[in-house]
Amino acid sequence: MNAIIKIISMIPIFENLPISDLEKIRDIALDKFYNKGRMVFAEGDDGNGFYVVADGKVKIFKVSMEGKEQILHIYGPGAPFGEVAVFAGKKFPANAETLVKSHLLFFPRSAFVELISQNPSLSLNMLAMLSMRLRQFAMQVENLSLKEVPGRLASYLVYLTQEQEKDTEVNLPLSKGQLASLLGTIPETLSRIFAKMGSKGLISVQGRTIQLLDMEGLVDLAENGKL
Amino acid sequence: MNAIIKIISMIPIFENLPISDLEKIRDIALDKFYNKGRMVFAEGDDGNGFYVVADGKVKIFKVSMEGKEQILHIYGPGAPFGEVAVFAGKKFPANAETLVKSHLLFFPRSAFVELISQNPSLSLNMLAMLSMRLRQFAMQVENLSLKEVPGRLASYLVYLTQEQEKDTEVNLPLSKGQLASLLGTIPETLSRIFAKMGSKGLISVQGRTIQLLDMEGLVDLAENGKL
DNA sequence: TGCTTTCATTGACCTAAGTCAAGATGTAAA
DNA sequence: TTTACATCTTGACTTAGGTCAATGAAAGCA
Repeated sequence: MNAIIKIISMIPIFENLPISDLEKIRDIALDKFYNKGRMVFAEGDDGNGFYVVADGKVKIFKVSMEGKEQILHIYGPGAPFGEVAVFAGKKFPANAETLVKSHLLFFPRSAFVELISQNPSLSLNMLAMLSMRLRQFAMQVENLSLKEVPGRLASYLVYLTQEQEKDTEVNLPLSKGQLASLLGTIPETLSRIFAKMGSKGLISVQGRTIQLLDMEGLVDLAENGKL
Repeated sequence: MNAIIKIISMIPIFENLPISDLEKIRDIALDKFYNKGRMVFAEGDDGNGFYVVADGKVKIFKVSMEGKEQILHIYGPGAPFGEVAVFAGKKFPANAETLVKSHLLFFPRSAFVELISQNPSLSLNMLAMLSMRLRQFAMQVENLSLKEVPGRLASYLVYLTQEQEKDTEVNLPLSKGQLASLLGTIPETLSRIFAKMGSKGLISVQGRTIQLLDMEGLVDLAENGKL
């Protein structure tokens, strides 16, 4: 079993597939390597395939006319992106850029569609993945429209504790500027809210490390809003 | 070919399937009828299946602690909803309520998963549907975070012209209160913006009918924001 | 090590849009 | 019709959070 197969077997959408299928998948995959800060594709580009992060980190984002950026997702190892262009229209609906040096696998559209139509468990895995994304999006819309920035930040911190399996401190996997963009705000506002949450004794901030001093308070803020 | 088969054959996710498959689909479908304003399911309910609108109109929405509502989608005939609970987690991620008297088809989870895993074109149709939804969500996030309310309203009006294939007037398929909730704002704000767009000569409002007086201006507002 | 550049914080100010409250208009029922 | 209830509009006010500008801290590089 070679290195690429090993990577492929760790990818959720390729879970529980027999080796023979993994080999077919390897045969259609193309390796791509990117340095930090490289554009993988831009909104509106023709999408003749999709990507999976083998290693590194990629942000998917939209940009407004005035240049403000909204991050839709941050994807790490194992996560596919750009699949929307494969199954629905042919254009990518947003921009993709590497946040660090990254190794991506590219799957050309037609070969992959061929593969999926012959493999029920692959298509069920894919349906599950897309459904999870829809769920995430529903949450993002909820956060943006029904919560204020402090509530969104608290939600994110609570989410990180689960992600990182910690409960007294978490590490921001993003710069604060990027975090602001993910939360639908700007760095100045985020900075003020970090300060305010600090002065209320909820957290204490040292660079990218956040001490969680009052978990209950954070959960309450995430759900009920008022800081 | 009976009535239910006829309805099923018009549903996009069941497009291009042989009659034999349509019959199987009919066999697992359950008819459900709802009056206006009925809850179909609530966020967090166990989702042991999904629905398709045969006739009527359904809104999918979230509600905040303080009672503010954000509409995620409005679905009419042919649209499936609640599929997320079938393919990913088991809980519905949002609430569903009929806006008018509606006829829904319900597809129990296990029978449907069985069906889909035996039918590649059905699963490709489903993947296409979910991908289109992801695209819509990406747009909704973009609208909420990168545009102000006038821009969102203009986008929506432009979208309606395509939907209704008109170019001088459109009909709001929703009450203004519901429209406010769809656009992530409140009725008072929406009302003021209608008034302002009227006084700038972009539109003229008579109840639910909107005359589009300056299409170019609307498109510009939808894209570039400033009213 | 210092230098340059990027990132983060803080203050003063402004504005879009939310809240609260009062009418107005429309619609359905009696 | 008249009443009752929904929906919509308008006004006065408040506020979250964005803008602009200056400064401080960190991080990559020569």
